[in-house]
Amino acid sequence: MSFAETFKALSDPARREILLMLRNKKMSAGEIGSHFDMTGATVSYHLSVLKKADLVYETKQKNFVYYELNTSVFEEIMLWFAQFKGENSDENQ
Amino acid sequence: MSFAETFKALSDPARREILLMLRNKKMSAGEIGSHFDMTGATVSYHLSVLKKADLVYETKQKNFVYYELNTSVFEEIMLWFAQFKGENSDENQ
DNA sequence: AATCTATTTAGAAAAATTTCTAAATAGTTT
DNA sequence: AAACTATTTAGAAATTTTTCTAAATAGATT
Repeated sequence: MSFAETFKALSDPARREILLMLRNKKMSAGEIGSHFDMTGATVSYHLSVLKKADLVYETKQKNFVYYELNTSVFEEIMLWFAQFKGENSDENQ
Repeated sequence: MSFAETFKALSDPARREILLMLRNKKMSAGEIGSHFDMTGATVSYHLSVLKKADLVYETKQKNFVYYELNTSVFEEIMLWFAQFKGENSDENQ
């Protein structure tokens, strides 16, 4: 996982919305797309960005592609943020 | 604070690097710039993005502009991420 | 096998971001 | 006040991202 890829993926509002939608259930590409005012091709692009960033993974069933959260990467991001907590050695200069 | 702005700001490697540099000490724009292979103007642009995202704030002293972390926004981002932890109601579908 | 349904890929246009050089600003020192 | 130092702003070029339409793929159904 690269933080560059992960944060880039998180930097788009539609992609963050998709992640929120996937919190409680896996959804097909089409189902995800129907929540947005964009073409299926565009949604597919956003899903590919999330996938490359390992924020989601897909499983295929019939001719549907289901997406779900990959929570493990969230843990790693939390660790990155943890760097900014607490260890304020030289409080002020 | 807008998550759009915050995550956009975090999506650039130089800007993440700047945030890491600011963990323990405030630094002037020039000092920050000397760690990168880019012009002062470019560094100034990145600092302005971080500032707009409320990830840093500046204080002026003499003709130096010092930057330091605004840790409160980090807390809010952590809260955003917390949405993805634990509350897995419908485990699988 | 032909058609239909769901999704992705390709290629192009539009929009946003990143970077630079040159000039402007603002405060400091001589 | 003139010159200097630190930083920002303006404007332009290069790059990347986002979006679309049209075509391609792949599996399912008739």
